[in-house]
Amino acid sequence: MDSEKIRKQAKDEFTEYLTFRKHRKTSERFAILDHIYTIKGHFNIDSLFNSMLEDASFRVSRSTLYNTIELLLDCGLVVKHQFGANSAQYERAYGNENHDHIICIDCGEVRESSSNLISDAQLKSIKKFKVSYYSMYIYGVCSKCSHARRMKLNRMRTK
Amino acid sequence: MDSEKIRKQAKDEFTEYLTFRKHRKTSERFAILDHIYTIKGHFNIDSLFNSMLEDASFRVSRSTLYNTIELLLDCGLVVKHQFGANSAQYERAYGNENHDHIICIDCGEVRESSSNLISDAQLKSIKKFKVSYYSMYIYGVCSKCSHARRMKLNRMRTK
DNA sequence: ATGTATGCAAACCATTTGCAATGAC
DNA sequence: GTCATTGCAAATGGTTTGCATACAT
Repeated sequence: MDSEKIRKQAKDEFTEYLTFRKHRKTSERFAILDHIYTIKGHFNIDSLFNSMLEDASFRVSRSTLYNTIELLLDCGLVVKHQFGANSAQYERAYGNENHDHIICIDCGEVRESSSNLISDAQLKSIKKFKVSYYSMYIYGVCSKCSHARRMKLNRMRTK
Repeated sequence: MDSEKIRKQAKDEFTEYLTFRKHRKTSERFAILDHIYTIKGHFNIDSLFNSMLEDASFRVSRSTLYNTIELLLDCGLVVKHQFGANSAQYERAYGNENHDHIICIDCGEVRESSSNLISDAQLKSIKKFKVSYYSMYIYGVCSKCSHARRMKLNRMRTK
């Protein structure tokens, strides 16, 4: 399978990064990376903690998760999102190409959109800045909440 | 001045919103809106609290700031941003048209870009969703940090 | 007069920090 | 053997909540 190859590639990059930066190659770090690369969508520290325990019977402390994620962000293997005030969401950088997010300001639901609204050429045009990734957040009201909101307003008006 | 007109417009919209939703028109609410519409760039709850106290000698509790901002977000007069893990940043919705942000992942500096990368037509094409605003976040390394990072790596390599 | 809005203090919760024990080098 | 890393527990800090008081309706 192709995802196998991506995991191997990610591990190699991480190894190189750790060596270059003179960080230690611990089993925790590789287990975390490997597990992250089995997750398809978004995850947060808590869901990562739980899924590692359940799926892989591997227990790492939350502190170590935070530490390791920091390294993975730094070397570009993981991307971080901050939707609203909730806990930070992460996703692997390879094998998850689309970075457009459609967020409902009422219910908080995050829908991903594959239609990339931005071209690479546009990103390259930014001066004095080395772009590593971008996130597009489109806020609004989803059809479900739009409906609920109409109902509520109707009730208020006729009260 | 034109900003005078914008403030008036914002106040009228807020009044209409409060009336329609049957919320009370308190002096705090109008003072907060009015003050926000004197701020040009980003602000957070803390800076808003302080600047209201200093510039307008008006003291509102942080609770009320949070409550009122919630209303202003709901009626679209204020826009909220969440850059990294820091406190939420806000900005007024009118008289601040550009919503592209260039964020340095090293030092956290946020630069605003006036070149709108997205067209309105592209946003309208999203199905089953009523777009109220969007935010473009471009993460990467600014020239200052890019330089600092190179220096640091050089030191590590030759240690 | 009624009940929403305000302001204080306490609670909350994701994340960070301090520190002793562990284990990579 | 040394010192970075781990994991626990405690601290932090922005935001939310509970509740008594104030005030818009």
